Amino acid sequence: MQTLSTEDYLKAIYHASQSASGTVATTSIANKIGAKPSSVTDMFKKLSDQKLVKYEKYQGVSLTSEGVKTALRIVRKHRLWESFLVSHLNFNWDEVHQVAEQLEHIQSEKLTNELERFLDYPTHDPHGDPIPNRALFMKSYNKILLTELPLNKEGVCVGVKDNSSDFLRYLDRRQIGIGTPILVLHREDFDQSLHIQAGNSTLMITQKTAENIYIKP
Amino acid sequence: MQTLSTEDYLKAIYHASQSASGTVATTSIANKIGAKPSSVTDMFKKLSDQKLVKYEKYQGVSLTSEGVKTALRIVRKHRLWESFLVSHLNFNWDEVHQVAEQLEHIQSEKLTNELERFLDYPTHDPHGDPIPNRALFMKSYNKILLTELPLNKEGVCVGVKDNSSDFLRYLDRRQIGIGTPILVLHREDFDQSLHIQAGNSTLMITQKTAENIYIKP
DNA sequence: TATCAAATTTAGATTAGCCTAAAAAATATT
DNA sequence: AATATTTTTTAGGCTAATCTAAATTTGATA
Ligand SMILES: [Mn+2]
Ligand SMILES: [Mn+2]
Ligand SMILES: [Mn+2]
Ligand SMILES: [Mn+2]
Repeated sequence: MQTLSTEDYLKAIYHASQSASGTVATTSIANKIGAKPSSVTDMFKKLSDQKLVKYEKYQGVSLTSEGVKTALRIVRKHRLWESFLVSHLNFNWDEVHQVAEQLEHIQSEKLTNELERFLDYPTHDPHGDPIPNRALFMKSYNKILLTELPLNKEGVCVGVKDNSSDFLRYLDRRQIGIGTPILVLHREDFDQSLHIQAGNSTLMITQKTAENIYIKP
Repeated sequence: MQTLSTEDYLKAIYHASQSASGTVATTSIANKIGAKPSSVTDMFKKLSDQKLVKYEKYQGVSLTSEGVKTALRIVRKHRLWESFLVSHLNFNWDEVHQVAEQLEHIQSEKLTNELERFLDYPTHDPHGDPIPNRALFMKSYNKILLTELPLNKEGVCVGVKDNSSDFLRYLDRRQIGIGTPILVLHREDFDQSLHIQAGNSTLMITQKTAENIYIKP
């Protein structure tokens, strides 16, 4: 049985090892968790004692298969709760993360599985991230960044890379959301900004915005 | 902002002061919480520093009005979650307490209020206990114990005093639940056992059972 | 390759929440 | 009223999770 804190560490390590390959560095977890590197080192040792991570001094950590399972169980709960908050409790997609950060630690398999059934087995959360099923398996469609979508090729927004409130509310104002059809009309060579058609409206977005939007071509 | 532990203490003190009047003793909280009296003393001091209880050495504690409010906020969440688990997630009334014990600590006013709306403003939880509304006000109907119901007077089961799984499952087997109409056919002078009509069936129950069932006459 | 800067770990401390054992106060019993 | 019992508090300790400051190691740079 994990504590709330160890669960957050495992999840952070899991996410970090998704983006960067190889081992995960102390500092990167310190930044994610909001703790000092020395605290992270302490926790790495504890997780290593519990055989949830492989840890070698000065060499970072990687999750063991048991560690991955534990992390995925948290991710599963996090994303199911986020889905519930949006679909039934009138939360906007930029408000759910903080609450799900707490709900993900509730320990009851029955609760998780019944919630999944109640939501009718959703495969993706409100941000387009895949939800691990009961067997902790998740399949995400192959998606590209909007920066990589060729000119005049139809695509659909299926996710976001940046989950910050600021970015999500910005997309709300631009009327871009999961499911919005996107077409790149023009790519400006000078600054890589894009003229796109999003749904019905035509608008300009910066490169920074484009590289935080996932597209299914 | 309270910790999980202080919230559980405040709730325990609140419940204890409902039954017994006056101040609440160290030992009674120790038993409810499952901690040693010395730990309870420590916590009483902390709560007193935060002005959530009035505490005098050797004299027990009583909640301040701020303490009552905090306790009621937890009770509100606890009972709303219990209601949700039973009404939408296929939990039986004997399974909800443990999970609600965790869910009651989730901090999000919006979550609580939206949950209440989603459940359509329930007034009572699955055990018949009243749910404080947003203003922390709750009204319970006047109810009596089944032991006090006069012979041949129609009553309805509106709650239980003992919330243990054992008792609740026993009632399930006897087909007694919230809303079941009850009629006392005979009271045995020897041991105060009752012959009752519960719904369609006639059955015998002990005094101990009867004094854990609330009836609206 | 020697040196320096950055990353990481160690050492030592703090806080919350718990414990046991012993002391003190309150209450019950002779 | 004196004594015995029960309740409560104090004293001192432990663990998890954090911190700061001081080593130590790594790896980049000259
Ligand atoms: Mn979390
Ligand atoms: Mn998400
Ligand atoms: Mn609780
Ligand atoms: Mn209840």
